[in-house]
Amino acid sequence: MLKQETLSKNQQIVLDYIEKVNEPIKAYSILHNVQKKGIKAPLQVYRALDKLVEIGKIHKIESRNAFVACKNSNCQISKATAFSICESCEEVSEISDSKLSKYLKNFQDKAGMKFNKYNLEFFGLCKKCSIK
Amino acid sequence: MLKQETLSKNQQIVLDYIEKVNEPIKAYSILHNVQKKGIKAPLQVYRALDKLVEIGKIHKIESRNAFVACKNSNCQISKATAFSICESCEEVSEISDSKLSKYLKNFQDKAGMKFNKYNLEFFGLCKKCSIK
DNA sequence: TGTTAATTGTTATAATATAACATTGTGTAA
DNA sequence: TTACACAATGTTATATTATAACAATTAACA
Ligand SMILES: [Zn+2]
Ligand SMILES: [Zn+2]
Ligand SMILES: [Zn+2]
Ligand SMILES: [Zn+2]
Repeated sequence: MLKQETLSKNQQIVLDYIEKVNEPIKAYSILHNVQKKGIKAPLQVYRALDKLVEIGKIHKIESRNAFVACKNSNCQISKATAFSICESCEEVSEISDSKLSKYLKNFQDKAGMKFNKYNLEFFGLCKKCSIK
Repeated sequence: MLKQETLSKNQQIVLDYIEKVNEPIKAYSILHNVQKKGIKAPLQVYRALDKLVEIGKIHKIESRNAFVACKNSNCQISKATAFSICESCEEVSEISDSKLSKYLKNFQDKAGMKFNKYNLEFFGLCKKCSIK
């Protein structure tokens, strides 16, 4: 079977909503907002989220248990992600920095472990919040 | 009031257990294992965990919702953490690499956000699991 | 000693996520 | 086209992770 090219109905509904809100959003908030589209149960949302993460259309912000659409037109299938998170207003941006990603992709730890994936989350104050 | 020098009773019980097991462990597993010491409720564990994270004695592995003792004798009060995680056996090691931490501490994103903290999690196969 | 903050104890509940199982849809190849 | 395999769906129940609210106690210190 060929690699999936089109999203299933539920996957598309969930992705459409995540892309529309354009900021990190939690699974049950998604559920709430797509019930009018016929999605009724948490599992339907979580299954769509799993697939969307797997194919790199969205990422999970682990420290926030939230999901956000990928802005980098796909992050090598979600294997290398970096975010900045404002601890005051909770604004999250996906970092796209080729030097950083190159550095991390090539990072070799002392135990000789070979990595195929990483997730990096920076925390601080965004510009708006730091002048307050 | 001076900065806390000694841990409270519950904090010490929880830390002792985390240091003893020497691998990432989940909050409710901690609860189970310290009940003989008199800790009865989840909140008692979570409060101790919060404090221990805050003072850098332990770290949270965000992608696993698990907690592990700090091996770097304190990571500048837990503001800069990096881990390698084996996706097969779930072994987790704290990475101590001064070049990496220097690189990340000095990283400046394009939006001009100033960071005071980061968490990095690498995923792959540990040596043992990759020869299987 | 009186005052403040930190810590504890306790019950209840919120928020996040998965198990299990039956059913339906879709792509592929004989 | 039919049969197969796999992906996706629907549904109910439950597991796991974490916090709210409030009262009581303990520790630090001026
Ligand atoms: Zn991305
Ligand atoms: Zn902000
Ligand atoms: Zn550490
Ligand atoms: Zn391993």
